[in-house]
Amino acid sequence: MSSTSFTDLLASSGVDSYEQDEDFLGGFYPERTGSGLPKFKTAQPPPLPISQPSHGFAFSELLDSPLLLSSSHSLISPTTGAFPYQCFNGSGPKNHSDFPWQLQTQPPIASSALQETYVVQDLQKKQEDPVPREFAADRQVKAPSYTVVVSRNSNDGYGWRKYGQKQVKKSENPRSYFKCTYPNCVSKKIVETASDGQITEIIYKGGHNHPKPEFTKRPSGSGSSSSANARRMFKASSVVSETHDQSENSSISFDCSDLEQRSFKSEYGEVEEEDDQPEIKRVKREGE
DNA sequence: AAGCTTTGACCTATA
DNA sequence: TTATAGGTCAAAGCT
Repeated sequence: MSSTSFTDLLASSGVDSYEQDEDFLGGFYPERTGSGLPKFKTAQPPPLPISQPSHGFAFSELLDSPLLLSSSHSLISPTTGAFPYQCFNGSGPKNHSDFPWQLQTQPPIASSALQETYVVQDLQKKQEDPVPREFAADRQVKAPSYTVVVSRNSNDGYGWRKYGQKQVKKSENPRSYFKCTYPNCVSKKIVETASDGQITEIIYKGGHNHPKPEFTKRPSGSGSSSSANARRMFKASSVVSETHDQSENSSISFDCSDLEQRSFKSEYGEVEEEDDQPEIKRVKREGE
């Protein structure tokens, strides 16, 4: 198992599809300083429930364990920009170069330390990046954002309302701008989608100041528009799952929704049945 | 009827 | 100061 790649671990752990990637990045942040923080650029980094993971467990275990939650939250610390690789010590990769995906982080510099921005980017896109990897850090210092290749899955269980779309010059793909539909939530995300519908990049700005809506697990609804939205999101995630298989070497998914949600529970002692996993498995089967 | 997406216009930051 | 790019607004139509 020690020779198993990170991708294999992920693939075997059944965490590749459906909704999960965004949560730990743009997920719920229990506290926010300031009042309202209308501008994400001035938003403080979310006080992630970081507890340094213990050493010496496999990442596959991590994926199946509630530890993943806090660990995944500590994958990237918007506060410190640190990536606690030590959580993979033992049977896991020793350093990030062992991963088939790139993680780019930067310590928040003075001017951007308060910015809360995350970028989930397609590895393929990174491979096309003309900037040599060894210079990426320098570039990242200028770009006040955290870049991590996670997956193209854009369904995170939160309610997003699209408020704009723009063709930006620096990318050939159009960007869609989304706001969280939760009242008073300033969380936003920018999704860059390729012509074939694949999400090539997701940028998160601001964190959620609320837990994830329930409908992701139980579209129980009452026919409300939120459930309709849930259907849309689920449908979109299914599409992503299909495209995911077409280029599996360029996409890695974290089961982050679960993580993030459990994090909320652990953080707030919320008791909630975890019936979302069957849903995940079901979607995964669709992609098989 | 509420809430969503679409899309052109507008605003703002930056070089 | 101006041009450009990126982000947001808001009306219209759709679900």
